[in-house]
Amino acid sequence: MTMSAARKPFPFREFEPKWQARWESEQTFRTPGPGDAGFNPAKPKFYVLDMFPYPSGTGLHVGHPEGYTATDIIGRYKRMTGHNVLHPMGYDSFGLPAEQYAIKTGQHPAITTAANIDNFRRQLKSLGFAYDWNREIATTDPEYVRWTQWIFLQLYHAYFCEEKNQARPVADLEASGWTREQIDNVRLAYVADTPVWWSPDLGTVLANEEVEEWKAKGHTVERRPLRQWMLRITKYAQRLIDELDTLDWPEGIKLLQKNWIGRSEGASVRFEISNCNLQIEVFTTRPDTLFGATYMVLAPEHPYVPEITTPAQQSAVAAYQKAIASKSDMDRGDLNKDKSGVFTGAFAVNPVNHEQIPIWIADYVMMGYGTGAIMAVPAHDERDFEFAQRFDLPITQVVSSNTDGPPVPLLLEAFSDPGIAINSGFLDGLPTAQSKDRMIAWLEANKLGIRRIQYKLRDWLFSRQRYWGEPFPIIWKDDRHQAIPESELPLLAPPLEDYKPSGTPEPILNKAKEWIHLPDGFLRETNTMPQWAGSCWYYLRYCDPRNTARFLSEEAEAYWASSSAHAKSSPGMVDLYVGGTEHAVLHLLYARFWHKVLFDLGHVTTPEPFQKLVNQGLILGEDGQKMSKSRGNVVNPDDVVSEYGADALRLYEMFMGPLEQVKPWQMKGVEGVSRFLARVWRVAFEEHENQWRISKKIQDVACTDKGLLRVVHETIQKVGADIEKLSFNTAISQMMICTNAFTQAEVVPLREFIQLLAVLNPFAPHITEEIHERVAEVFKHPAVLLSETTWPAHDPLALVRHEIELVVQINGKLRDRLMIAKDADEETAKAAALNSPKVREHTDGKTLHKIIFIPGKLLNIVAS
RNA sequence: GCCGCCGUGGCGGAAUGGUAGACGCCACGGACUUAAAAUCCGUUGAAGGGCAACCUUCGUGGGGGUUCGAGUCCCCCCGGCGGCACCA
Repeated sequence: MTMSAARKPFPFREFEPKWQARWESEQTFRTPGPGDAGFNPAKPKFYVLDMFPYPSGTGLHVGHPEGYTATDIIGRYKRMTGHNVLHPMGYDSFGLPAEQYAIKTGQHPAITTAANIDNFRRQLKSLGFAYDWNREIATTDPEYVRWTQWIFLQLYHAYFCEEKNQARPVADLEASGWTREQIDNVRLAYVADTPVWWSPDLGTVLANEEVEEWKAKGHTVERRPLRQWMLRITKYAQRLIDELDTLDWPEGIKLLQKNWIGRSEGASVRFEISNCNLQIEVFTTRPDTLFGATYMVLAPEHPYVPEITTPAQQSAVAAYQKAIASKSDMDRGDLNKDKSGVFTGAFAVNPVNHEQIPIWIADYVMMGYGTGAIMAVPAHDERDFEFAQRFDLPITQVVSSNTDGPPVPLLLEAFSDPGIAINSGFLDGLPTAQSKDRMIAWLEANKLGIRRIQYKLRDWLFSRQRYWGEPFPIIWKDDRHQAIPESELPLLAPPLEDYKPSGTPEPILNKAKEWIHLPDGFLRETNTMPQWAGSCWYYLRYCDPRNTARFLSEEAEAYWASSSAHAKSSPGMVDLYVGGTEHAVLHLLYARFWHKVLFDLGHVTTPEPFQKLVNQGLILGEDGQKMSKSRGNVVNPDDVVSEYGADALRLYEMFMGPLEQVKPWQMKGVEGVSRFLARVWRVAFEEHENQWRISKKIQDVACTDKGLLRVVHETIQKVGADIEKLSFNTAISQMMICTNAFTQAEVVPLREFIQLLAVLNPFAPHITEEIHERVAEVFKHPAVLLSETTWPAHDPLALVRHEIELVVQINGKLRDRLMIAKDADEETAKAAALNSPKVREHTDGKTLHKIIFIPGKLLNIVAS
């Protein structure tokens, strides 16, 4: 026998493809929904979702099967426990790489995308996932694009009604006499001239959220004012924060979203400018420090800067503005220790004490947040303090850290904690919280300011200048936009010969002259949507993927959004969503936003898309480093499948450690689980002249071995409980224990062995089906699929123990273990313990102070 | 700087406040074999003691604390990973 033959202890190469083919031909995992043949509305639904992959040219990496196996195990388990399980797969197939490949080769992105999808599908199928492949979708499918564009039009035709705190159709506004312009100013999808991040070498603008990612890949980005499509996500900021509380998500992810949305409470305050009719509004979270505002700073790009700058300061201001404009934002961020700025020569009036305060410009104030202007309170803000020190501006303390007694002077650093107001007129003596309220009340009474809540979140820059994305279903005439009729959807981009970026911010579709020009002087919008568009709603389409009349039917939506058996009323549609943390603030925020708009407009019945979210941990290379081509530590799942089989790969990825944890790959570990599967195989079969034949130990008899029976039932119980907890590694170790018990048993009772196969089936579906089939044949059992059997019930009687091991501690230290009756009372346990020589050794001559008795478990004697 | 996550054998990891190290890997020993591989059976936290079954002490990043009892709870510190980063 050769070494390589010895390494293949069970014939997975034959049976894995065989079972995959059979599941496919028998449609084992077809999921009937409302309207489908075989749909049973009485069954509770369970919707378990993977983050669908971008079908890159390099295929799956081992990170993909980690989450996919986890959801597959849960999906299969839920099927076996009587649920109608929706567990679909698809492809997020728009995106830059296909287009960049097209630039290199001239091949249309649709061709490379289709080839990549075929490869992904092959790889996914080789892992035996129980997807309903009839529901497969790709975001680039014309029928999918149609409904992505349709949803965009819902946004376009809606505005955010502040009174109702929800989206409403703009038709309501038309009915109440709003003008075209007024309506265009409130649409959820709108056009704005705004400074955006534009990348000359990518030939597109990027969302704020994307900039860092592309810069890390070596692309350049610069700030440009451009006319772009925006989505008014900021209107949902508060709901996006508040409704996180209703979701079963990791706290860390909730926090990331909250911080990203960045709510702060404070006031907006108006400052008059001396010798000029302008007023400047600032936002502050510390209105209580207004008496300490000794200067003001505007962002260098602030529109008032040219108007207020005095002639003497003009050249200095212009030079500074120019220097800032040429700085990339990275430089601007890096320089945050060294404050820079220029005096404009102008003065503002502090509204509360009427002092003249100088107005500066500085790059530590951002145009994009608040009003692009601040009141500087150097005594109580670190940045203002630094700036004031650098430019010798006055510092006035207005908050004392000393809550009783005389104010503590400060000199060396800003004091930004809450304290007691001082030097602040009518605020003196008030603690910060009250002092804020008092100041806001004063500002409002004097019409100088107003209470305000400010968010960091900006509206979502939704247009790109790329080719491989959904075109906007919008046409233009006379600088006015309008929607194309729904009957014209999907609107597909025309083929191009040249996909190269032009080096200008012009959309690439501008090259398609014939496509752009429409009768009557209409022109098509030539921007395209970002890749996020497709991933914002794919979980909805899976529910009814072939519907040509609606993005999903009301019936399908109602059923798949209904609360599942164990979540009584869940605001989220998907019961379990598994994917990486990298989408914490992008996809997961965008999808929630779209879902809420669709909810407001009555198209879906839940306010949230994803009820429970789990982030799988990154799989590192064997060297403990992030897998990367350059490090040469990448593991290809195809290689693992061909060497050890799909079941071994699945099982290994689940056995590595907790799903959510970051963990390194170890090829030896794959061998370990492969050995485990071989042990299960050899419980059933023994090798005889190069053939596997049924083991004589397997007998169709009642299990008389109480110990074995107990292990089997413990395993049934623990594996089920562990799957519910997503604790797959511990479930597997229990099945190893059970298998070891079978290996050592004289007789393997058939019924119990099949129970082990059943609980192992969701983890290792191929080998368990194969063993089950072969064994069933020998014992003339009906040839049913294990995947279609029900989850075995554990027998509580089999778990009963009559005697337990009582742990005896003295002063918390383990001193003895005694076998006593399971339900022995304290007196009996105490007598037994005090009778033990080992215990006596430590208690003799000592006084017993106390006995702690945990029935069935432990006795602790406190003695000295 | 701020926020979050995490520190347990040689390694991956297990442990409702109650026997630390389950299960697996590695290593070592034995059986089978002409031999090796595979397989099966065992040993395997550290230090010390005993002919032996075993026994003792130490031990979950470090230091304090709460508790009859702490890997687990609280406070402080150190180290690693991830996110945000002049957000007024």
